[in-house]
Amino acid sequence: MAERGSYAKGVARREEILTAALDVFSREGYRGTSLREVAKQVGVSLPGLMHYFESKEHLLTAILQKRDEVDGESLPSTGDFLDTLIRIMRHNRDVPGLVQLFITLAAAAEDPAHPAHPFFVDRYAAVLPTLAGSIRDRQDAGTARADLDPEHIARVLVALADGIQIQWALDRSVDMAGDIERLWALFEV
Amino acid sequence: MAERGSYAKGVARREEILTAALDVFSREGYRGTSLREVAKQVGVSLPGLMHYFESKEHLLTAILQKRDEVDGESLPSTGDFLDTLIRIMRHNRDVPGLVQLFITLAAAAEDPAHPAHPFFVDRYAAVLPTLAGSIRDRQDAGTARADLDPEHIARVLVALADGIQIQWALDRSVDMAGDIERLWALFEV
DNA sequence: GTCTATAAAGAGATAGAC
DNA sequence: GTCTATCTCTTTATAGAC
Repeated sequence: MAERGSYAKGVARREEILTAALDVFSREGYRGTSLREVAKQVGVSLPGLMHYFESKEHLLTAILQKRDEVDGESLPSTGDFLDTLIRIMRHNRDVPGLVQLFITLAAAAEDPAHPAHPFFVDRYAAVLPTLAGSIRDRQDAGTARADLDPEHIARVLVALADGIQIQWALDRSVDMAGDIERLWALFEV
Repeated sequence: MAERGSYAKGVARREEILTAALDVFSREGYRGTSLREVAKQVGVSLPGLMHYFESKEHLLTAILQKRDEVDGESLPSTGDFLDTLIRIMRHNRDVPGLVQLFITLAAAAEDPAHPAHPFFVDRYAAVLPTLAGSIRDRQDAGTARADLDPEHIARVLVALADGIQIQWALDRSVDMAGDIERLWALFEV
């Protein structure tokens, strides 16, 4: 608050561009698309685009951030994060471009100097304990095997969710959400 | 057989270059390294490199192929592919550059026009049934739960192996092989 | 503060000499 | 079969109009 009008307008424009870019990547996919192409589809010039994002990698990172934000709103959590994870995977079938972008950027983010590095580090740091908590809740409720290590199973489920996206990208008949549900079914008492 | 000397020499040179490139990527990692840089490290000019590989993507694909070939020799299969998978994951700790290259190329290979597309399609088509067979063998031997669907669990284990590499790339304290072993332990009778 | 126009730096890829 | 030289297209940076 107390922001100057022009500043707020700049933020709004950035959000507009980001939403448009998210839409482009969701539909058309990420196939080494050039920034010029993104700018054109978003309806802005290349420098117009770069006024808001310092580099291509920053834009791609911002797109993934925006995606998480949008998913968080449209797929409201029931409090149980394993259910949420499965709903997200079901939703991912509709956004192949974002699936590809996610995997590509996750690989590149290994480099600590990459703009997406903090995003991915923070993301796993948030997701893993939350998922482990849901597993522990199910154990407490008596619906999950007591010999599961919640931290271990959380890491396994997230790795499965990430890895199954690679197989699905190559063969669309793979049922990402279903495979996760079936694995979990093996852990129920 | 009946190959002309110059042809055989060309093949040998290609193998030389490939081995050198594999070594560069294993050690130094794949961080958007330029072909010029690879050529320099391999000891050849850029056109000299491109004489043997039609494009950068073709070279990267050939490197992954070569890696599989080398691993197949140095990590001889015991006949049980789950054991082999775990040994490969243990070995992967020593070649972070190849792990990153694998994930990056797997994401890009979604595009059917990408040179790595057939490689990945064939790879999963070979690995999944082989792993499913090992799981079935263990069920027959009475050491694995009978209610497992071998094809489902094979897909899950491969996805876990792929996905855990992303987490390990971001946090080297993740025990890739150990996490797979611990998951399998939950499926033993 | 925002955008148009433009150019610099570097990548992959190619032509053609030797 | 290998290199020098060059071309095109990408990302990135800057100058200046509105």
